[in-house]
Amino acid sequence: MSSSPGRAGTPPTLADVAELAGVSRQTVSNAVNNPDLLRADTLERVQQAIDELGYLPNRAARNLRTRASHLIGMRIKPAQEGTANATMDRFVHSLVDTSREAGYHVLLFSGELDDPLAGYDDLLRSTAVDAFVISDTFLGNPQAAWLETKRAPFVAFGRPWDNPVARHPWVDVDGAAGCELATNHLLDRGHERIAWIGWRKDSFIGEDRRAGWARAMRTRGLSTTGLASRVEDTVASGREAATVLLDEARPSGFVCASDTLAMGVLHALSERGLLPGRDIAVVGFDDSQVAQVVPPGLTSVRQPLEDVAIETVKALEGLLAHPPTASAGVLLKPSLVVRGSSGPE
Amino acid sequence: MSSSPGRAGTPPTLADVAELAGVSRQTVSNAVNNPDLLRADTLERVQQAIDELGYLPNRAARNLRTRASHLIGMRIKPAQEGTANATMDRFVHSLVDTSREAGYHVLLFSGELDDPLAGYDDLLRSTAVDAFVISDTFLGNPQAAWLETKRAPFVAFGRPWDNPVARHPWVDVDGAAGCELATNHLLDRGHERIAWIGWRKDSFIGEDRRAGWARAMRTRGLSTTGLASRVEDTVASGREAATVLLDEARPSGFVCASDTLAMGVLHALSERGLLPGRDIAVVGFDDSQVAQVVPPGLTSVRQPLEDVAIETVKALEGLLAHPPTASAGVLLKPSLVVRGSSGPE
DNA sequence: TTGAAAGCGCTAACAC
DNA sequence: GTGTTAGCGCTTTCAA
Repeated sequence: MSSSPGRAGTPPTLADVAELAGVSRQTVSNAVNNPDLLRADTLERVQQAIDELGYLPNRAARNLRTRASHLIGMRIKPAQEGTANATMDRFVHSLVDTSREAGYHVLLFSGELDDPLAGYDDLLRSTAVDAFVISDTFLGNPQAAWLETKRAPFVAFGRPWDNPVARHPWVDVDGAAGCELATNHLLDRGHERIAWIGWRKDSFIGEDRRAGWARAMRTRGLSTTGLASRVEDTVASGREAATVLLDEARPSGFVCASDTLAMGVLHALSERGLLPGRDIAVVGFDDSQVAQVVPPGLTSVRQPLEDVAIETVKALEGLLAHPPTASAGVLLKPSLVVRGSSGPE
Repeated sequence: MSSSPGRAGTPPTLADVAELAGVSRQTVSNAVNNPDLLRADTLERVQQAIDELGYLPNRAARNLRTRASHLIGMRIKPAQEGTANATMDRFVHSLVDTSREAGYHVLLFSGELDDPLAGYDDLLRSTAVDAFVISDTFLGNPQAAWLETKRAPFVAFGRPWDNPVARHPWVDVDGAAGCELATNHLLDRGHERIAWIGWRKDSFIGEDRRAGWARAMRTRGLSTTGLASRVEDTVASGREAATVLLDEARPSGFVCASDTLAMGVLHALSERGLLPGRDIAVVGFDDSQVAQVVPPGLTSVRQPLEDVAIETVKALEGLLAHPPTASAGVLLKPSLVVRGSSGPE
C-alpha cells in the first residue's frame, strides 16, 4: 500500500494519477470512463498509476458534473411489530443486491407516518437520488401521482390500482393467482369448505387476493357463501375471524390474505386443541419467517421478490437511460410453498 | 407552485435565488447555513425567494465542497431464510429513523458473502459515505480492524470481542444479562431443571449468552451439568437438541440463545404432544416477529434496538464532529417480554 | 453585513 | 489519441 501524495485521509484525485502517469487529467478520466479511446500503452500506464494510488473517482465531484447520484431512494415504513409481515425487508435485501449489479446503491429514508409524501420532496429537490422505488401501495399510492407531476423517475412495487391509466413503470405480484394456487392446493387435497380471511374492503390488494380464492371455488362449483371474513391485518383479528368461522361455517381449511392472519387461525386452532394440518388446513400469504419456522410449518404463497427486484431495477435503468425508456407494467406469478399446515405429506 | 426559471426538471440553484432576492449568491448561502449573519430584513427577503422557488441546496455540490456526504454506509447480509432472525432488519429501521433526525441518510450495500471487506473499500475511496455502521460481529469483526487502519470513521453494533483493546466506538446489548433475566424468570416460576440451547463455542455472542444462563443457575445453587447443548443456529438443530435434552436431562424449561432455536424446541414439543407453557417452559432471544405471533406467544429477550440506534448515531456524530470525539463503548440492557410459552400468567 | 474571487474533483466540448 | 478550457453548484476565504 503506497502512501498517497496528500495527507493520509485525503484520497488521491484525478490530478494525482495524471501526474504520476505523466498524462493530462482528461486522459485519466477517459481511462476510467472510455478506456477504448486510449492507446493501449497509455491505458496501461494510467491503469498502473490508478492501481498504485488506489484511485477511485470522487463521487461528489462526479455526481455534480454528471447530474446523477447513482442512488435509488426508497422509503421504509416503521417495522411492524406483532405481525408476520416482513415482505418489504426481504424486498429491500433483493433490491440492494440487484441495484449493486447495476451500479446503484440504495438510500433508505423514513418519513412522518401521516404524510405519505414526506421525505421524497427533499431528496428530489436536492438531487440526492436519481430515482425512487415506491412500495407502500397498500391502499393506493398518492406518491405515484405526486412523483409523476414532479417528473421524478420512479418505479412502483405494486400496481396503480386507483389509477389504471397511470403510465409509470410498475412491478407487481399476482396476488389473485397466488390465492387461487393456495385454494386449489386445498381443493386438490379434498377440501370443499374452504374459508377466506382477508383484509377490509378498502384494500385493493386484499380484494385482489380474495378474488383468487373465490375464483378457485367457483371454478369447482363450490359456494363461498358465509365462508369469507374481512378484518384488520392482525393476529387477534385473524383469531377472532377463525373462531367465528369455525363455529358458523365449519370449514375444513382456511386460506388467508397474510401470514399474520394465518397465525391468528393457528391461535384459534390451538385454543380448541385442534392441530393445523391434521384437523384443519391453513394456508398463509408471504412465506414469512414465521411461516417457515412455526410448527408444523405454514403453507404459504411466496412472492418472487428477487424477481421483483430484478424487474424493478430493469425498469429503473430504462428510466435513467439516455434517452429514457418507460417500460410497461410487469406482473409476476407467485408460488406456493407447501408445509405441514395444509395436511400430511 | 411557481415555475422555476430553468426548464422543469432542473431544480433552482443558489444563483436563481440570489437573482430573485436581489442579493449575491454568497448571501443566499449564508441565509441557509448561517442565518444569524444576515440582517433580519435581508434574511426575510432571501427566505421568501427560497420558498418561492422551492430551493434546496444541491447535494452533490455541497458534498464536493464540504467533503461530506451525510450518508452512513451499512452493509447488510442476505436475508436469512428458515430462521427467526431479523434483528438486523429491525436495527436498520431504527437506524434510518435516528439518522434522519441527525441529518444523515443510510446507504445500504451488500457484498460477496465470502469477503467481509467487499464494498467498504469502494465506498470509502470514492468518499461516498461519511462513516460506516458495522454489525455482523457474530464471529469477531475483521471489518473493524481494517477500517481502523484506513482511519475510516465507524461505529460497531457489537463489542470488539476478539480485540479488547480496540479503541473504536461500539454499542452492544448485554446478552448475558438477557439470558440471566430469562433464566431467573423461569427460576422464579419454580423451575429448577432449566436447559440451555445455544450456539457453537466459536461464537463470542453465544458464549456470552450462555454465561448468563449458567450464572443464574449457579446463583441459586443449581447444577448445570448435562443441561446444555451447543448447536448450529437452525430450527432443525434446536429441535434435535431439545429432543435429546428432553430424553436425557428431563428439563422443565428451556432457555435458548435465539428465537430460531426456541422454535426448534417448540417443534420438538409439538411432536410429543407437549404444550409450551403448560408442559414445558420455553424462552427465546430476540423478540422476533415469530415470538410475537406463534401460539401461545414465545417469551423472549428483547434487545433495545431503538436505543442501540440512538447510541450509534450519537457516537457517529462525535466521530464526525470537528474535532472528532471518540466515545467509549456502550452496553445496553435487554428486557424480557413474557408470553405464554413460559407458563400461564 | 454583504459581495467578489477561488476552487472542491470531475467530465463535456473542443482544439491540437 | 491527447491536452486545454470551462463549468457543474456550492462554501470558504477575504475584501469592501
